[in-house]
Formats: sequence, C-alpha cells, structure tokens
Amino acid sequence: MPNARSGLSIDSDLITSTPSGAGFFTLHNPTVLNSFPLRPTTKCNTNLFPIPTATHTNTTPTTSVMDSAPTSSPPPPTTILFPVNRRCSHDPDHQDYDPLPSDDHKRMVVVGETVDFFADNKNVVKPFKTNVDDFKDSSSPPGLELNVNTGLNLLTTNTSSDQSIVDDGISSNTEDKRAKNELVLLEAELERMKMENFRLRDMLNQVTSNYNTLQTHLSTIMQGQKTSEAAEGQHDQEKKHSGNGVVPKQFMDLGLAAAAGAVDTDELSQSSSEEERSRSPGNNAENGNNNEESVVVDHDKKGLGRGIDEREDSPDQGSQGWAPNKIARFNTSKNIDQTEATIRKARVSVRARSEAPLITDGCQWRKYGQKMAKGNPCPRAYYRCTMAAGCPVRKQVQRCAEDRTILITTYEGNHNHPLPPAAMAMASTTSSAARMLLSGSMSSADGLMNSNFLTRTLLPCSSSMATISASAPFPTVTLDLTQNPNPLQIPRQSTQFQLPFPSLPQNFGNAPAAAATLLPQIFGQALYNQSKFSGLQMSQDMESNKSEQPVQQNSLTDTVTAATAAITSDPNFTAALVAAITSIIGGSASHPNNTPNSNAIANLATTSNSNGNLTSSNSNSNSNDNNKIPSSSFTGK
DNA sequence: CGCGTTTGACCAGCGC
DNA sequence: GCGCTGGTCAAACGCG
Repeated sequence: MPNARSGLSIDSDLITSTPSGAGFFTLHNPTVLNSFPLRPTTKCNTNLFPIPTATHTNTTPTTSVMDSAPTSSPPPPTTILFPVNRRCSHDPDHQDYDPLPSDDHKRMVVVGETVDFFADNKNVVKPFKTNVDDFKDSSSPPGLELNVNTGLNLLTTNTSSDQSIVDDGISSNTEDKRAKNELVLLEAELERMKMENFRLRDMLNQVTSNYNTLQTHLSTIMQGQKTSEAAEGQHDQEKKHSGNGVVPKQFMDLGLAAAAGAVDTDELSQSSSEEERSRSPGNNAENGNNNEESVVVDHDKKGLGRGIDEREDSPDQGSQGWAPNKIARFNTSKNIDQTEATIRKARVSVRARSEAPLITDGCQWRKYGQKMAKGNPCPRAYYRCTMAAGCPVRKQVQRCAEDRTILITTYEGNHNHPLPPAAMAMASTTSSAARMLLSGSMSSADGLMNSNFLTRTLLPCSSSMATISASAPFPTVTLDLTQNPNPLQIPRQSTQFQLPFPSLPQNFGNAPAAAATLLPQIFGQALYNQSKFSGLQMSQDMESNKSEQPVQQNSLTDTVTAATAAITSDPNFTAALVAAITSIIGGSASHPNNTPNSNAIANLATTSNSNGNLTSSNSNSNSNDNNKIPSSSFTGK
C-alpha cells in the first residue's frame, strides 16, 4: 500500500514538508493569500449583535459579572449579565462579593437593572425622555410606567445612602434630574442598539432563508439535470444500437453529471446503462470508429475496474483479498467513480519557466512511471497524488522540447481529500477547468458557445497567458506562464480563449517557480468562477424552460456575472495580483533566508523530491525500448 | 527497514 | 492484424 503513510496526516505533512517524495508545501505566504482578491472568505461574525461598549465598560468589573459567571471565563457580556434579579431580590449572599465603592455600585446597578428590564420590555420605550415629569405621567402605558417606576425606585433606593451628603432639595433635584437624564439617554441608546440588533437579525434570517431557498433551487436543478441525463443516456444508447452514436452527447451526459457533482441513487439507472455499454465489448466494437465514445468507455473501464479502485486495493496484486467485494464496491462507488472518471478527462496543463524539476503545487506526489513521449526528447514523468489513499489525481511533468527551461505540468482529476491552502490553488484549477470544460460541452455540443461566452463575459482583455482547449481527446486548459505561448499548443486548439494577466510575465523571469506556483491559484479561482458562472448560466437556461423562479435565478446569475466581470476586468485585480507576486519575488530577493516569503521562494526555486529525479537522476528509464533516450535529456537546459 | 524512485514489462487504444 | 504510443504496474533498487 504505497499511499498508506502519506495519507495519514495532512497537517503534519503540511508543516514538515517531508524532504523526500516531493513534499513541498511552500506557499504559506499570508501576504499573497490575503491579497488575493478572489479568495473566498467565509467569516462567521459571532459578534453580530454587539452590546454597547460604553455600558459594558462601566460594568465589567462589578460583582454582577463575577456573580454571573464566577468560575468560567465570562461570555461576551450582555445585559443578561447584570444581576438585576439578584439585586432586586437583595440576595444577601451576593452582597459580600461586591468590591465596588457604593457610589460606583449604585450607578452600575441602576444601569444594569434598567438594561435588563428593558430587555423584557422592548416595545415600550420613549427613547429621549429627559424630563422627570414624563416618567411620572400617569397617562403613560403600563409598560412604560413600569419602566419609569423601576428606574426611579432604583435610583431612589440606591441613592438613599447619599442622602446625608446631598440633602438640600434643589441641588438634590438637579443631580437627580441629571442622573435620570443620563439614565434615560443610556436607555435610549440601548434600545436603539437593540432595535439595530433586531434589524440585523432580520437581515441574517433573510439571508439565511435566501440561501436555503437557493440551495433547494439548485438541488431541484440538479435533479432535473439528472433526469434529463437519464433520458439522454437512454436515447444515446438507442442511437448507438442503431449504429448512429452521438459522440458529443455522450460526452455531454457525463459532463453534466460531473459538473453537477451529483451522486445520487437516481443515477443508478443511468449509470448502469452506461456501465452496460462500457462492459459490452460488442457495443464498443460496433462503434470502433468512434474515438470519443471509445475514450469515454475505456476510461470508465480503466477508472472503475482497474484504475482507481485497483489502485486503492490492488486486486490484481492478490494480497488484499479484494476480489470478493469487487462487485459490491463497484456498484456502490461507480457513481462517484464515473463522475470522477469524467472529471479526470479534463486536464490542466501549466507551462512555466522553471529550473526546478517540479512546480510547487502544495500536494504530495509519488512518481510511478516515466516514459518517452513521441516528439519530445525529454521523458515524461508520471506522478500520482499521495496525500490520501486512492486519490485519483495524476500529473505529468515534461520539459518542453523547444525550450527545456519550460516545464509542462499536466494535472488530471480531482482530489478526494482535504487540501492545504497551497494545494487548493491547483486543485481548484483542475476541478474548475474540468467542470468548466465539461459544462461548456453541455451548453453546446462543440463547446464553442461556452468558451466564447466566457471570453466575452469574463475575459475582456487579451493576452496569451492561458488557453483552453475543448478539443478531443481531452479538454485541456493550458496555462502558459512563460509569456511566450507555445507555438505547438495553439494550432491544436479548436477553441481557445485567454485569461488576462498582462502585467505578470515580466515578473516571472525573476522567480519563475514562484509564479508557477502562484498563478495556478489565480487561474484556479478564475476558472472556478467561470465554472460557477457557466454552471449558473446553464442552470438558468434549463430553468427558463421550467419557468421556475426565474427572478431569483436571474438575480443570482446577474450577481455572479457582475461579480466575476468586475473582478476579472477590474485593473485592481491585476494590480493586486502583481503586488502579491512582487511581494513574493521581492521578499525573496531581499530576504533570502528568513522571511516566510523567502522560504517559499527557496522552496519554490529548489523544489524537488528528495531525489530530484527529473533533473539529476537521469530519468532515462523508459519502458518502451523504441523510446529510449540519453539520460541527460531531462535535465532542463 | 521503510519508503520513494527507477525501470522493464505489460496493457489498451488507435491508426494504418 | 499489427505496430506505435500512452499509461500503468510492480519488482528491484537506493537512500536515509
């Protein structure tokens, strides 16, 4: 079980970054992460309804807080903490705990009692009463009268000890009035805060309600998609049996399932039908001229029967005794695997100028093979993710034939485990690319509409930073971080569009590996947004047929549209991006050893597995005899 | 000794 | 059907 160890503890791996086995979690740069404008931040503001600090500050050290929570750390102080009841009940036990001078205490208690009392009488406040006579107004509502009386009684009671000091009538009255005014103001302020809290609470409830509604709506959409998938799958099967397979449709169906990420029992019928096809050599043979179909079916076979599950449990290796459970596991996991297999078809290729044998992407990889690829004297190395057992993610690393300083890393698949922040970038890139491309295939048979649509909507600028190919056999997103687009890549692409980061390339020369590490984060988010957007667009299209909550859907789509368009077209985004990268690069240059940035850069620049196999260990291994090459072919320059 | 890499072999798809 | 090619496997090997 080669993955057993590496899958144990992500955290420890993250921190310690094992020197061997390509453990290189290096992008722990808070500056970059924080300055990255698209990084989603989910804050849970627990202080949504704060209590006025003024009142609170005055009362914090009183016995009321201590009495309320004598042993444990006090919770965020609220009006509840004020011991109104205790004081009112004159509990003698708590008198002893009062450390305050009597005067201070009086004031505390007055405020506290009033506050607490108002908590139970929210709707009876006249916030700005300043005249004592108003409190004595007999026409006041009962609640208010209660308030007034309470305040007065408390004040009277608690100031009784001061009678000896303030004995004369006029000054006493003046002081009284002033105190009452103060009290009333405080009450009014408190009430205002309460009302504000109520409003905020309402807003929160509304937001939550909207969120739940949208979630339900999304589920409904997914359900509808799955239903249509099943129908389409059956339709395709019929067509295939009649010798008229519809290749894009087949791809679309799987892509839809993949994009939806839905794994439900509802898919069982469809999955089984597809599985029948994939397991039926007759059908495959009949459609042998259909390359796309073959790819899909074969991939299913490999991913399900051999590729993924076998990697987890190695049924052919005999020692695990997996075979008896094979059918059961096949059935239970086939939906997931099918989705996964489809996602795996989409690839993200990152071209970066780097002397390092690998670009740092935050994941742990284990090399499992190396081969010579046709047309490239440099061998291609195959890696699989070892952060979790059975993670289906693979990557291929190969130097560009034309310019061996360019490292081409191709990612495939979705991680099935939590990822560190540094790895989230590439993971989101790959998964988003897969979803985007597959959803693009869904939106139109050739994927052109989606690409063009996204180009218009999200990518108003133009550069040669990234290209997306929806062409067969695998839809591929190529992120070119080398500023010079690969001349070999572009002609192959049937459709392409570019992501706008015009200011970045000049920085890459200074720290290509850093750029190669950071950029996937950016692209990943961009692609993620595009994916979401395209998905929403698709959902909207589907929903428009159903006429179900069109306003809400439009609203959501518009919101996303506006947000993504603003983000991607906003020059501030590019500026922030440049600043982030510059901070890394600059930090590296000026602080070679100490700063986190420099650590990141150091790791980025020297990143490799312990063996540095791509550069130094010859990598002339080559299973195909007709592809053998000199051992120095993979050493970059 | 454990773990990761190396590397020859194997398998399957695809084109001719 | 055959050969080419890409992808993967797994025993051997090396390193710490």
